[in-house]
Amino acid sequence: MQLGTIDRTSDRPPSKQIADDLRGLIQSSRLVAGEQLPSEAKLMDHYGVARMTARQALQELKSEGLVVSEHGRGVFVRRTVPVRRLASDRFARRYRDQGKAAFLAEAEKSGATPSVDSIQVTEDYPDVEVQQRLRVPEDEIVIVRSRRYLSDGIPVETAVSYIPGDIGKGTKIAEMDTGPGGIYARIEDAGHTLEHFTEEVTARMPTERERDQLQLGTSVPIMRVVRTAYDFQGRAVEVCDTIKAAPAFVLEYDFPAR
Amino acid sequence: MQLGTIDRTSDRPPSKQIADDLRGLIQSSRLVAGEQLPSEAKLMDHYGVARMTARQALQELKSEGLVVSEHGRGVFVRRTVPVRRLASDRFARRYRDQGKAAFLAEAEKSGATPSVDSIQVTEDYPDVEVQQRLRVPEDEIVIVRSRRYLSDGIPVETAVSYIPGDIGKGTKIAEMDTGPGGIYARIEDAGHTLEHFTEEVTARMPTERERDQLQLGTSVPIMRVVRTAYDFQGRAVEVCDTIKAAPAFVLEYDFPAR
DNA sequence: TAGTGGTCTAGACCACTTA
DNA sequence: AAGTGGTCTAGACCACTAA
Repeated sequence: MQLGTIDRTSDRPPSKQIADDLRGLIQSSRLVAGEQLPSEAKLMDHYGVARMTARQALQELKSEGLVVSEHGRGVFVRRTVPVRRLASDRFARRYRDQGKAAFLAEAEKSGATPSVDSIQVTEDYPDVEVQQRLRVPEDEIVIVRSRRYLSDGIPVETAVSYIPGDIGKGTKIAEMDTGPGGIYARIEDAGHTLEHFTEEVTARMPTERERDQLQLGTSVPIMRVVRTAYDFQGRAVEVCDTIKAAPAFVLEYDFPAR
Repeated sequence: MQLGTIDRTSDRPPSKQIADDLRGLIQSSRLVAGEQLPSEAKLMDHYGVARMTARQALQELKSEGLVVSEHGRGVFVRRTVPVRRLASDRFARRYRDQGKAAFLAEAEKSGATPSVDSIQVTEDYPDVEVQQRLRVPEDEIVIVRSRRYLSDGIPVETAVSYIPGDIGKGTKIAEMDTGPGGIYARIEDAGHTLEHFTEEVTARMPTERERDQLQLGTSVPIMRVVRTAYDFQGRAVEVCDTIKAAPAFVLEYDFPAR
């Protein structure tokens, strides 16, 4: 571990100089993911500063999401998950025709090993947001499918799909295993040929529950993508609400200038 | 201002209790947007704590993005910015034909008062990322236009555009004021009719510089949207790298099922 | 000039983890 | 028991803002 020194004559405060120093070690990979940073005591000793100064440097790195602290253990460089590029053609029919659900088809391209767990299928009344998107009345039952996606064993995304009961009831959509091609293949089997999707993208800090589900450290934001699928009659046939660990994704969209 | 009291026998640390107290005042609207919080000195006095304890309470609220501090003035409840929905048709030609740049055209729809500042126009060699996107050699000069967008006076987005020198030099693209319809109108004037755009969306915590420019609290994430514009020959004619305060935006995309 | 937040020092006690 | 981070105290000097 080669720590630098601080310049007491500089305008930049010592705590920021220490943060810069440590950030440099991380960004140049001299400190790699999962590795432990020098303890507060070592930083005090090496740089000749008070404890609060060392802590402030670490606080800055935490707020940037570069490191995570574990009480009683130490401060560690955040383990990064493989970045996944999601192109807007990932729901193209050619993938479904190959019997692949979108997440799995997309994962193969990136070379990561995908998996799914925590699958739950229930039927329930929709909340207001889903009602509006699906344009169904509040007393109409919808099928709720939730699951968690992992990439190389690391949780990266949770997803909850809502499908109107009249489309999904009595089909494989209401079962755990939807069969080849996933939900969208089954919706098309039911006579609702898909025409287009809309996606709404927002980003924010995770709730505590989301932090648990995606095993996020403090200061790791999430992206929320809410997709609505429409059939050729213009009817909304599915709403899919996904929460993605932001550092793990790049979303790609292509649209005409018109 | 009715501040509560802290319970020294509680497990919850005093700093968190103070934060809870202040948070309650904000969420119940007894402290409204833009209003000043009690100073550190007043908090010390009222709760009977040391300065660092009061500061830590304020730090927590800052990290939640609820308040912003202004050196020498005070700590204030964060002014919330109106949420802006950005549809992917916001670059449609019909808006340019009306003489409106995208940001301004879109702002009008949402009822907010838009403005632009910090406009800088320079010429420079592109960095690697821009080179690859524009597919220009590293020794080719590009025009670099940076600016900051505000909504009702609150900074919400910074943008840097890169235009190949052979397209922009000697045109209004290289001047501060690009004229009606903005950059895209001038690019089309130069014979490069726009055909489509791609956008790459990522989200992360802001750098220190970005925090300053967008006046973000310490734990407010940003969305980065990098758009590339292509003309009918398939040539990349502009790359626009934008940093948006995440809480202020909803991005909307529409794409076919194909 | 007074009041504000920004940074720093030098201690202290506590809670958690690991051995 | 030793080492780690979490929290707190009681001061200090500085930089910025507004009257």
